[in-house]
Amino acid sequence: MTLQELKYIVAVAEEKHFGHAAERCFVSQPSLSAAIRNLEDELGVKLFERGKTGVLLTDAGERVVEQARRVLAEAGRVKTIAKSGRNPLAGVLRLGVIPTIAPYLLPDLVQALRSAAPQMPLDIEENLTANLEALLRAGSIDAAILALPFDAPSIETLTLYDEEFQVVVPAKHPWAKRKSIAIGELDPVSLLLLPVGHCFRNQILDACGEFASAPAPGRQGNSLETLRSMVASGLGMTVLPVTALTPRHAQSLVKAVPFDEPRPIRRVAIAWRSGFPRLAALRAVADAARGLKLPIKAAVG
Amino acid sequence: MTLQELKYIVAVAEEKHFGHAAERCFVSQPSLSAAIRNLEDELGVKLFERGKTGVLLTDAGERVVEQARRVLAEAGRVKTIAKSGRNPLAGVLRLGVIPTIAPYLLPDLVQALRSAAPQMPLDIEENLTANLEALLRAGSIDAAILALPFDAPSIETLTLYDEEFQVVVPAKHPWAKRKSIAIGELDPVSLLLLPVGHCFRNQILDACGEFASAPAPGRQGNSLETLRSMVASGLGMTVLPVTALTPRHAQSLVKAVPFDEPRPIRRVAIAWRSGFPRLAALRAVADAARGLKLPIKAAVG
DNA sequence: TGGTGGCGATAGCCATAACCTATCGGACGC
DNA sequence: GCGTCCGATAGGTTATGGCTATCGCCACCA
Repeated sequence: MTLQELKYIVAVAEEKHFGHAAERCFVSQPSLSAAIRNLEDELGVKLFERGKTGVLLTDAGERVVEQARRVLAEAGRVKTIAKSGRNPLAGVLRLGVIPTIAPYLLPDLVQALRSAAPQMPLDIEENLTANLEALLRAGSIDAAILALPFDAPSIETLTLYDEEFQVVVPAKHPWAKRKSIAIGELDPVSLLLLPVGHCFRNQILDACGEFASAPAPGRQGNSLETLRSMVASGLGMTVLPVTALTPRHAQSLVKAVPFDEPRPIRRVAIAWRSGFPRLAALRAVADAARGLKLPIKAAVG
Repeated sequence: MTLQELKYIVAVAEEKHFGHAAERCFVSQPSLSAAIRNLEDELGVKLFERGKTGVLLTDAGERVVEQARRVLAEAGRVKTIAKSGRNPLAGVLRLGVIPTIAPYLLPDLVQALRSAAPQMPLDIEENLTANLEALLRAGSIDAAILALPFDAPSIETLTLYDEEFQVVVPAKHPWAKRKSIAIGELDPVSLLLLPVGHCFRNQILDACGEFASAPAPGRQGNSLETLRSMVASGLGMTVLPVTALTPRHAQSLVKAVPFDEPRPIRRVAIAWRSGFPRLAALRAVADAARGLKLPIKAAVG
């Protein structure tokens, strides 16, 4: 049974004439006759009564043609659905973002994408890098925005931007008036960090060279905002990425001070499975992120 | 787009593995790959993301496959419907019957068919021969039971039985005691007939040789039962087929008397469009009619 | 009654496409 | 590195679907 054959029987049922039906299907009359004969043989039922007084539908033919119409209608919807899915900038994009980026990038990014790709809503999954990798491999998300280095097999990445780190101290801390601070000056005892698992934590530790001992549990905050609050409360100092230090997040109780040159940075990228077919969607995300008015150094290419 | 291709993408979507899907579809893996590539090209959408970590459905693929399942389900129902229509003894048989046969044949015929072809209900159309022919040609009925001769192009007939005619007179009429009556003795003045259009009327007139003048309108009855009543009322005499003269219809006020040999008869047949595909159904009707316990001489073959 | 025209079926040929086997190429894992 | 797995590619063969030409049947008509 073929969709073609079903089209043919519907045409014959409507035209009640093999020749006219063949014309309508853009085939010769013998081709159509043969196809219908095939179908009748396969189904084991005569669908048409070929008489001198035109073509009549048998009782079975009536019902089969009716069902054939239904099949063809459903088949037509396949094409419609495919067409609607043809635009890579249409349809939900499931995007993972690490927690130290999401709250600072997404508000602006979502808004920028709303005009750049209005038919592409974002489905955001905020999670740690390791979890995002698993979700990405499993196909549960389409792409992830995270910090490099991120090496995983069958995963490709594109750098979005670099952002520097700054020391955040209480407003009344002696360092608050400093122009810059050397990495070596940081004291592990007073440094507040995110819990293990956050890549941002590791990046700071890497930048500073490993400290002798891990910070005590009490010296951890579960989010950058928690860390900022802890600093404001005088519990110590921390290091934050500058996207977390825009005027929007400024508060009088803390002060951010740059590092000495060369200032430590993190490189933010978008990652996807190699072979992911909607590269244009990722391109749109990347372009949107790079064009944001944030204290970042956008990558090119 | 092919039903085959749709089967393939559903298989791949379920197996998430081209090789296994191919095996399930009883084709080689390259064949399946090529078919899917074809479909993707035709639809203009990548349906699957071929990755090292197995095969993933794209967003569009998800929706297309879902729709493909629907198409295949509907296509499957075509076969089911065809199968249910494969038995020629199943499904309504639309049967036309002339008014001078219907009331005497159908009660027994319907009952006989109920056991011979229990899945074949009859849809009865009672009408004059000329109208039945039109309905038959138009395909509004499948077959007709009527009296021969019935010559029409593209129509075939099969004789069911012969039945003789008898003279019906009031019980107190002098002829009521006769053993038989010669055709020539009939008097057009006292003969009650059906209206013009009934073949039975013509058959009587033919058997008697044309009378000089047509009977007056008052000497007509619209059905054989009306004619019988008119005879009982003493309005005259008539001629009826013997199937209308079984004990079931006997009444003491009239008496039926045979004709002299050779007795006039009518030949009852079933007619259908040449090419009508459910000949077995007609055969069942014919066999049922011939086997009835009626005062008929059943035809053979 | 023989001719004519309409219609679906048949015959015979051809091109395409569908399928097969064999092989490739990339990627992962030991 | 080397083997293995998996989908893609290459090349050849078959079968399917399509075409033209023609047939056979029947109704209609002169």
